[in-house]
Amino acid sequence: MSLPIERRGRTRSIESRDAILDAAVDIIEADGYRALSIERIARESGTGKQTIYRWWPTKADVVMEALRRKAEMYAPEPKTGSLHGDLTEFLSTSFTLAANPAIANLLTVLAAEAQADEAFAGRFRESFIENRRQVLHKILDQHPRNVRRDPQIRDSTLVDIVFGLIWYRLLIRPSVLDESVASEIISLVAGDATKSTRRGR
Amino acid sequence: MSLPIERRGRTRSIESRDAILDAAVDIIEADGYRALSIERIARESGTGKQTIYRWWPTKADVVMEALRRKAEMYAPEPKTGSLHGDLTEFLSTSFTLAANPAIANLLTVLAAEAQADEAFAGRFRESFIENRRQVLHKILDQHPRNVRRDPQIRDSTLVDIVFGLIWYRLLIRPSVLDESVASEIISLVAGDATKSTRRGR
Amino acid sequence: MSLPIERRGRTRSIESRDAILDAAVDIIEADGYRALSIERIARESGTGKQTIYRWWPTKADVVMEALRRKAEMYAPEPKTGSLHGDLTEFLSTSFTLAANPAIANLLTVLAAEAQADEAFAGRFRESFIENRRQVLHKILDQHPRNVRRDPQIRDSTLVDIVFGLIWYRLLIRPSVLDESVASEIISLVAGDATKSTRRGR
Amino acid sequence: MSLPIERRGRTRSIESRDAILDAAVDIIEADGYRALSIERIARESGTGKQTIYRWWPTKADVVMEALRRKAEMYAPEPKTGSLHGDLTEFLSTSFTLAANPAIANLLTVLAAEAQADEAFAGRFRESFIENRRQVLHKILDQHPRNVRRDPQIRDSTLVDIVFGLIWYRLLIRPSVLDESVASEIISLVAGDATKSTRRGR
DNA sequence: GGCTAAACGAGACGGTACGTCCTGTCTTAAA
DNA sequence: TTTAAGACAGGACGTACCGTCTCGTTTAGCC
Repeated sequence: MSLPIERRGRTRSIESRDAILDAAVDIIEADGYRALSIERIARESGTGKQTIYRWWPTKADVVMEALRRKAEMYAPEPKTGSLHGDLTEFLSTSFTLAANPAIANLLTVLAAEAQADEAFAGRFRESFIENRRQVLHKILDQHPRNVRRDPQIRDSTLVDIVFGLIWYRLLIRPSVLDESVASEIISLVAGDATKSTRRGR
Repeated sequence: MSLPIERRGRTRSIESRDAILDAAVDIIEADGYRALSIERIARESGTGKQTIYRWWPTKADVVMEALRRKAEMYAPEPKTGSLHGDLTEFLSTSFTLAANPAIANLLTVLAAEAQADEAFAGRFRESFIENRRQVLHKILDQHPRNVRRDPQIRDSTLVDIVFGLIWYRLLIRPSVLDESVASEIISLVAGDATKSTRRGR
Repeated sequence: MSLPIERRGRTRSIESRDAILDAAVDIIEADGYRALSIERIARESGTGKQTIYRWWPTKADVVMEALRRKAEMYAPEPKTGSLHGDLTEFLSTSFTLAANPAIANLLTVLAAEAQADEAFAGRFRESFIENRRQVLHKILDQHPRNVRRDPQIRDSTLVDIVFGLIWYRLLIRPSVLDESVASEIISLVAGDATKSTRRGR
Repeated sequence: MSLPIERRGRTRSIESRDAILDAAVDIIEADGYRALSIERIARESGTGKQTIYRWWPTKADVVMEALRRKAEMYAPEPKTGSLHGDLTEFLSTSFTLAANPAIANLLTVLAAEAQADEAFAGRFRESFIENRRQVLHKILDQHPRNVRRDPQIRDSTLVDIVFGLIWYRLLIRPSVLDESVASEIISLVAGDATKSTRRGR
């Protein structure tokens, strides 16, 4: 696809790359975000600080790449045909990620860092936030308004409500994101979710 | 209220307290959260570091007190009698705070710090998060379920949705919180906010 | 002598001061000047880097103070009355210092550092070089020219010759500085030192 | 001397060699010895670090070769026939070199580096110090002792005195090395320089 | 002309040190 | 007992070099 770009000098070491990403995740899991430093990543990954600075602008970008590697974050673009089905699949994927403590940890690190570093915040939104929003937007777009419950709420608000709920429970006030919450969301967006599909409930 | 406890030695200096809180806010506004350090607060407030450490466990607690002083954050417990009225007043108050950049700045600092410091996160939730949730909960409690739009969504989820939306737009994806958003929220919680249009639905 | 100068804050720790000077000397003796770094001095002395930077502008200044502490470098201003006697005492003191490997080591470090750092070079000359020159100058001044051997050599050149010889054998081409060299110098400056005692020569 | 050894592969690039030596000198002149690094030599000469490491063991050896190229340092072995004449020529050559700031700079670099690197010190003495000493020794050897002023000073001490004076004024205490100093040296070594030779002048 | 091999520029790599900043603690004199 | 001041041990920051190690390319002698 790409022309043979001129590559000079020694090539990048994938071993070092992986060791760095692994170390970053390990440190956060072991001692928390506070304990994460470029110095310690280098020390524990057996690499040099320069190698880290060469490939990532900040330690938060290291974490972001670690997360990207760990969880394919771009949502799977569900296509079940029905609004209920698509939403169910979307929320299931999202909640599963958020319920994984290892991933939730990294997500909170990224959100926190974004507050302190405007440049990183831009990269974070571009890489993580917006593409997941697009998936939900696409689901909403593909279904006529009249199917939906409440035409008075703009799609953009609806999207913010869904992600707002998830992030609120990650960042501000931890509580579970389970199926019952999913069905509440679905009923909010698409009308009573149980009416047609889960009558037996 | 308290008996005249024997207090010996020099009394606490309110001048220092205020200088510290002022300096913290000034630094955040001038150079961002990154630039905030105990060292600099002491330097710019003309106080000693020990004085800060004596009265606040972390710099985030300094910020929290500064915010408390700046804006009376516990909501005014509105009592208009109607669900619409109470919600309108509640959201108006909340959105006004969030729209104030000086306050929004401090809120993001607190949320970010809470990610890195579990102990502070507890104090933060206790001081800021929970009491505002109580206000909204009380509003919902005071109005019979049948007035509300959607009996299938639990109050606790509803509350998280409202605060989730606000925090999402503060922390993750900045966008406006204005009257039109408020009326969307109200229609979501209480049904059609505009009595006349509900008919055509 | 001095008025009670306003002293605020914690006082300087002499333990740290001594530990730093000791460590600097130890490192040079163990692994040479190349191995000397602020980082390692701090590590081995159990102090913080900041403490070193607070009191000395460069690591060479640390070494200079270590040397000053180790050997009282200001010459003893000999007063035997005779030119021969004063010179003998002066050279004996000087050669003894230079012959002490621990001291010689530090002297070469200082001279080397002075080549790379003009500011330090100034401090070095002021603290070490000039005051020892003064002693020799004073000895020469106190004795009439006619006693001396060669009126055609200026005192300043004579002084440079004496110190030049010492430094040359320290820095450029190591060789001994013993009594026989001292008597050569004396005969050069003052005429035949052995006139009365070594007539048979 | 050596048989035509099998030389395969690309031959050494004289362009690179010269670019490296030029860059080393330029850097020292522009920003001083402190600023000299292999990295920067490579960068500014447009060569690779490996090329430098291939041909010189340390950066001081680069400087030494640059100096050798710049000034033919081996003294011209003067043969005027008279002690006065030979010494005059020798000192004139030596002082001229030392008075050239570009060359003096490099000499101090070499002397400083020799303090920190014993192996280089050996190469430095062998290449620079000893052969110039030989010239002066030869001059002294070629003239009977009775011509000289002071039979009580060994030749080796005399040689050290001459070079000591030069290096002292280069390294420790900068001051001029001019004709008047030369004549002092000559009078010291050979008796009154002006008495016999100045007459015909 | 093809092969082998050394030298070349570029630059990535694991490290060490730089000099600065900050943390949380401790010590001093003044209030 | 609190305060401002400031020293302390410790540790991270982001940068610069060290000396080594690939890379792909260039240039030589040899078959």
